[in-house]
Amino acid sequence: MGGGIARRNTRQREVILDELRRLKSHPTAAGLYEIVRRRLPRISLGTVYRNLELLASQGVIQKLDLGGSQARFDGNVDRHDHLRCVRCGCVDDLDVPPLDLAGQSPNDCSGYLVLGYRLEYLGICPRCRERSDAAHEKRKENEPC
Amino acid sequence: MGGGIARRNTRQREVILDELRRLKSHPTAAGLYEIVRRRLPRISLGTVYRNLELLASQGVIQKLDLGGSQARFDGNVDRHDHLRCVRCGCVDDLDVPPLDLAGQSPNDCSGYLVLGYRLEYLGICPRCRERSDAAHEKRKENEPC
DNA sequence: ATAGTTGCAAAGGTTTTGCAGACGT
DNA sequence: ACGTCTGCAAAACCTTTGCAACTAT
Repeated sequence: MGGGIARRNTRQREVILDELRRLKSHPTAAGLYEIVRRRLPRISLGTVYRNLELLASQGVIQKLDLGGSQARFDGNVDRHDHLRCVRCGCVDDLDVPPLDLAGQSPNDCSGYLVLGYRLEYLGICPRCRERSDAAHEKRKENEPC
Repeated sequence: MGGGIARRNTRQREVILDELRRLKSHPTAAGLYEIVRRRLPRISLGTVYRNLELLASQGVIQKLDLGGSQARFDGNVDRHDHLRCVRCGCVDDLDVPPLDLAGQSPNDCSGYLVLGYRLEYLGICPRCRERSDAAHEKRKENEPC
């Protein structure tokens, strides 16, 4: 399934997909690059971007274009929603069945043809909650968890 | 309400806010810059960014950090959801009362302190729908409506 | 053999920032 | 007068792209 373009199994692509699937978090391209680098020290960031884009276009992974300046990637392609920490920017899965908003999408959509929706909960992640007990507002925001 | 920092009423800030409120669409900083420039030809893009950021931090306007590479801004601070065109990127208001998801936010949030949510419907805007009748896929995507 | 892929580096697009001068209060 | 704000330009940041060498098929 997905784009019918020929695809080679390079070691880089294999490791990128493997590491992304292994992670329960949803790394940015740069974050995944650092992780993949431990196994392939000579890989380039451009290669990571190219493969993530390709895998996403084939539906093998999901690109999460949520709020924040960086895109994030998810090895789980099942329909599910996310929790995003407004303090550090990290993203976690929401472990409840997604609401069925598809059926609720109203007719009055200003003439739009509605294809889907994106739901994202915002909050403070457990790691940041712990931190704020000790040093409230002392740390730089958007520090990775 | 909002940050208690002293604030001057400059002509630039006044025009930026006035034009943003006048628009029913939700322009990007660059888009609003072009509009404001008609009234203040010497204004700089940096000033537009600085004022939008400041007004948003004071709660006077809303920064819509939705998907897409550019942030968008909304003069309407009431809680409401949005429709985004996946083809051209434009954003419109959803003219129905927002769902009350706050009450539905589940307890199992992986330890998150949930503060809110963001709901965005994705689809094809009426302008792009018309276009695609005539020239399907002929035009460059992400062309502004 | 050949076309997809890589690493590198440069370019691209959006947003932020440093600075000296201008301006609102 | 004071501190905020502006215009300008450079920098920062994330992502994409051109190219020659490499490699999976």
